[in-house]
Amino acid sequence: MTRLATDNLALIKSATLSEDLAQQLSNAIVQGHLAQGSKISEAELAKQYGVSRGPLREAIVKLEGLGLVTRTANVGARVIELNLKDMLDTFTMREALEGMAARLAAETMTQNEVTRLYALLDQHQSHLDNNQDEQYMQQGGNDDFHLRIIHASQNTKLIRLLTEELYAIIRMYRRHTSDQRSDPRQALREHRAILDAIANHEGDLAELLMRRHISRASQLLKQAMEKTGLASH
Amino acid sequence: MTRLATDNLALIKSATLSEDLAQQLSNAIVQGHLAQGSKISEAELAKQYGVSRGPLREAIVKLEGLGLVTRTANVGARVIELNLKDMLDTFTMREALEGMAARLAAETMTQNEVTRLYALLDQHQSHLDNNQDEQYMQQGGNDDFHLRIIHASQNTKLIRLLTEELYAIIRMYRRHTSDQRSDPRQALREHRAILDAIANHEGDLAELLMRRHISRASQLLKQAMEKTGLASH
DNA sequence: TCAAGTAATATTGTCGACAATTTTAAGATT
DNA sequence: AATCTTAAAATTGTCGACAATATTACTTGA
Repeated sequence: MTRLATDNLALIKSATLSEDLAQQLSNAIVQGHLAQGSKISEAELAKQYGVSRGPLREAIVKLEGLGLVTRTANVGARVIELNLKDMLDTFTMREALEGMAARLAAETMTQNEVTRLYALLDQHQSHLDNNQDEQYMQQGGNDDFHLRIIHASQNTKLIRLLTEELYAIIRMYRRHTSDQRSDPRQALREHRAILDAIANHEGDLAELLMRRHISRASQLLKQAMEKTGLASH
Repeated sequence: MTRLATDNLALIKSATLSEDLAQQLSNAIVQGHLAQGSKISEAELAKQYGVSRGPLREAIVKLEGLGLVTRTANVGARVIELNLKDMLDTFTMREALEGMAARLAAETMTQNEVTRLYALLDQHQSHLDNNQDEQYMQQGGNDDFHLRIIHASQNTKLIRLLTEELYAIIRMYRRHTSDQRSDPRQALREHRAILDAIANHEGDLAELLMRRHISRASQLLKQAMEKTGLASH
């Protein structure tokens, strides 16, 4: 097997080139190495990754399906452009879907899993108290809790849509606006309230609280975007 | 009924072969010309449609993104298999998303559009009273109302997901179970109640009623599937 | 007869070349 | 100088061929 590709590609090593490329490009977009709105040149990227245009095109089509790029016939693909309306639309969908996930979790989550989630929140609490690793809490920590709830829904399609599509885009918005204005302690309080509702099997309440929680996050992001000037579009 | 493949292709004529193929294949799957679970042979289909494997593969990748086929590396693509769990998962998502759409519609729908929707329901009513065109009411008519609500949400991402992905799969389930047990008069009553809530700008109520409406449809489909024996999987 | 191994076949994955279209550059006309 | 034409270049779309992998058919040995 030839290892002529760039170092990046050698690390992943999946069954097919096109899968690897899709993963690579997705990461590059979410992490901002491919800027929003920038053109995706097939020839250029193919040379860069050391592959032919065939699998690269397949990867691009996949990314279009994930909503990370837009394609126009005979013109090409571009990374999506971030704007306020799309962000709000995305969060509205997230609100509906993750609210439903919280409801389902409240109906089916086992006592064992509930206990483990409380432990996770305690861990977040101590992180905050010790003022350590603040960046983790801001981003990964928050997502950890949400992802656990989402998976607890046991709804395969819901899980896939939220984790593989929406969260990628949400992370783009968060990174791009360098969203520092969220209050992690407030978020943690809301997480506890949601988990309490789930532990008590109160589906209605869990959904309501999850929705409010996400709606607040959306409003904060909106303010951040308006100050960043990204709201124009 | 089944026209020769090449003729169909000539009729559509989009900018790119791969787009046409994706459309053709999507229709073939939803209408059952490609049976659930059946293998999608690249060589065979390419010959059948008179194109090379390149654009055909692109179309297949698109269909995978739409959730109509599943692909495994080095093995190939198959039309998705219908089963009870996936149906229920899909309808749960639909419940969350279309409930949200009804809420949004209640907030923003203009008086003009409300009037037009009442007219549509009156039309459905007379169709039922005259016992004509029952098939239309059963399928297209019902969808007409839902699609209008969905578009009224003005949430681009919500609209795309529901109309381009979920509804295709929902139609597959309906067709496959030859879902005759739904009561169109009951459905029409529920549509009226939903529209009343929207007309009064009662978002909470509109969402609640839409959810119940979809939940009922889901339960009916479930019963139909259990009698059809499709529930086994 | 069955199982395991192996060769033959078929199918998918990848590549490079050509065709069609768009974008850029240059030139002509006013 | 600005605008419209036209030619050149670059980019995407499509094709056929080959490589890699999976599936089938066959053989062998117990």
